[in-house]
Amino acid sequence: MALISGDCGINKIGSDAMSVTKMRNMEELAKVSGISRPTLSKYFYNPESVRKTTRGKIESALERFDYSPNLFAINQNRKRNKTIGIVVPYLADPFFAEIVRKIERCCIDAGYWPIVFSAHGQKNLENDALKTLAALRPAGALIAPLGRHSDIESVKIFTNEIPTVLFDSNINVGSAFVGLNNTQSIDLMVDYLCRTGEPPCFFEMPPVNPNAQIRRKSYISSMERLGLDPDIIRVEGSNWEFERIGFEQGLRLFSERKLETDTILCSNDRLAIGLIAAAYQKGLRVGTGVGCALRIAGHDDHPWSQFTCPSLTTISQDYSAIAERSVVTLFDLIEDGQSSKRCQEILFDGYLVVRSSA
Amino acid sequence: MALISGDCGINKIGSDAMSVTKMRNMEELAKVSGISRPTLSKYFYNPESVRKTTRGKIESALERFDYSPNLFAINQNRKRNKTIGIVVPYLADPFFAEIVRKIERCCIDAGYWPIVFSAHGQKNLENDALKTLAALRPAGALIAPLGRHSDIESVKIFTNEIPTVLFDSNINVGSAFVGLNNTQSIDLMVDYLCRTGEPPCFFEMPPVNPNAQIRRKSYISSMERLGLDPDIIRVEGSNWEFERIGFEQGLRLFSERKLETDTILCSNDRLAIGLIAAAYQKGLRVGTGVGCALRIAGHDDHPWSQFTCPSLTTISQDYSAIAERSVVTLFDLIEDGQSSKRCQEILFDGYLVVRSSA
DNA sequence: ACAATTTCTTTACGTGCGTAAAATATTTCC
DNA sequence: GGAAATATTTTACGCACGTAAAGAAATTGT
Repeated sequence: MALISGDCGINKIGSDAMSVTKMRNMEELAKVSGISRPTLSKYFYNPESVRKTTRGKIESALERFDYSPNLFAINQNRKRNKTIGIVVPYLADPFFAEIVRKIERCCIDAGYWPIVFSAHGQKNLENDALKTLAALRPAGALIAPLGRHSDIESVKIFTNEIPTVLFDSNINVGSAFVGLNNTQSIDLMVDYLCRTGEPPCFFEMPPVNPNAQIRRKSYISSMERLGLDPDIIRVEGSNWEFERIGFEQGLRLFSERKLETDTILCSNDRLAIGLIAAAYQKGLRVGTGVGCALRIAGHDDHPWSQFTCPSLTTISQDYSAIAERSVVTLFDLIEDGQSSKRCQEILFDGYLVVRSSA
Repeated sequence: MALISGDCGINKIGSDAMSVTKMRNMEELAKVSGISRPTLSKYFYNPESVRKTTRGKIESALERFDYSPNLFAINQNRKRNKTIGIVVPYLADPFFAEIVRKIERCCIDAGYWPIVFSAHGQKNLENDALKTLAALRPAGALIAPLGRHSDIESVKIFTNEIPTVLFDSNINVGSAFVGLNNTQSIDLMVDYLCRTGEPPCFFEMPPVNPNAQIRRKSYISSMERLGLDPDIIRVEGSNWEFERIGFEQGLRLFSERKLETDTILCSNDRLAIGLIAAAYQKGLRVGTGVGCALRIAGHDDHPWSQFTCPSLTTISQDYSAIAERSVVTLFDLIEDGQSSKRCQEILFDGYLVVRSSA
């Protein structure tokens, strides 16, 4: 099975990478650079904080000697350390991958050091991540909880110690929440679908988090406001393999031919991706044109929803805005020193992205 | 834009989460538990290493007092610290998300602490990640380099200090590489496509890493071995938005109608996903059945390649095997203390996954 | 050129833990 | 029950840095 080949020949010992000698610690660098250790410490905290001539000396020494401060020692000793923990339920979900990317950038730009943890959809891993993170005594944390499967008590204990902002999924813990206004967004989509064709039924996502519940409820009230009967397709399973669930449930649905409408609103895009695959397999043409049997809409503007066949009509979340606002809120919290104890909820409106599927 | 609502009311101070008092450090825990600090230190390194009665006392104290050792202090002081750095070029790519997940698990099971960095497709971010990682003085590192855009010199310097195993993309640095045997896998696919229909042209991926080159070369030699003319569709751009590239290039391709074959082998699945979307938009039916205008095959067995329309015929990489082998190789390296200096290359065979697209 | 200001050096202590050695306590074995 | 083996405590030092205070040096303004 595995093929092992030898020497790929790239170990020139004594290459230029070796020409700068390695410093073991700041003390050594202080000796060879002629700059005192406290000044070096100050420089590494913020290079602008030392005089220009001194900075020059330090930086020229840095070219001749290989040194970088030990991150563990730094973070152990700083009064306020610069670590920010980020915990997401499922990093293999591009939605989270994207939002984490943006959050990381915000943190780095503000001089913080983000560390990412993924719960991989599992409660015990989320707990592990929280424990590890707490052991890092971070300045703050940004957590998108698993939701229903979260160990609420653990999260609560965590938030008692560390300034925390929740995002994406609100389990009512911590000092702030930043997320999407699901009520508004579902309402928007239901309105659009009703205006342009048959009223939608609602393809539920597994109730893994509060968003699932909120979206279902919003669908019901939107339909009722329009004087229509809600029609919900319930879903089995409670894992995060949404595409698979959408696909399998879709196959069954289309085989049984019990749909009372030609329009399906999915609770999220990943479900819709699976559903579209099922429709394709069953020979059902999805879209709004002539000869289309079905309209399918999603929710979230998943990075790849523009590449489904047909491209997916969905609700867009402003990733950047949510990421930025989460980070700003956290920094406020860190600086205020927990003064604003009341839990605020910051919700962004979603907007409609009309593509070809509905 | 943003909607802020007040108090969501969940701050019951003095809840049971508060009933255990927080220990500031091991010293305090030693006092209240009646166990000496060195013994506690030993316990936290390995609970099995202390006598059962002592363990009992410690664990009962742990229930009454909230304490977890400071990870920064631990890692600063341990001779061999337990950190493993993982660097990938693009975490929002589910291929990397998946393989990172598996690697993380292997590390945790072995008692190590994995820390993940993503270069987000950018050279400077890869360098930053490497710098940060080096500052953590990890026991070892698993790196999937950006490839062509990697700063080879930086990676080389890194590998001089830290035991490193490369995976996925080989830039001939470090002590070992674990990856897929692209030559074998492309050969397998070309064979299959020629056996079942027209010989394929090759839809190149942007030359971001050595895999791109190897796959192209393999395609050429496979075709030549079969006595056929290679036909390569070159691609512009050098970013990691493969779906977009596949889609846009596909639209152009299908408009110009210059294809000399009805079979397209894509250098990776993400490209194929974009290409299928383009074909769909142009009304070209993809697949092997009657009425199909086009066959499209991919490479990598991307987690979602089973949900394309039609589902994607591709080459499967054994994620688990690559992950496990990488980790095992790294642990060998760490324990050997760099003794086996020669650079070994471990390649796994890919296998064919026939679905509906080709 | 002088005082005022800023920056740097020296000195010294703190952080939370690992780790080693010697002394003491506990358990195990016969 | 006593010796041997094992485990724990005590004591002490090390790690790589942050940080504070006091005095020396360099820079600035006039």
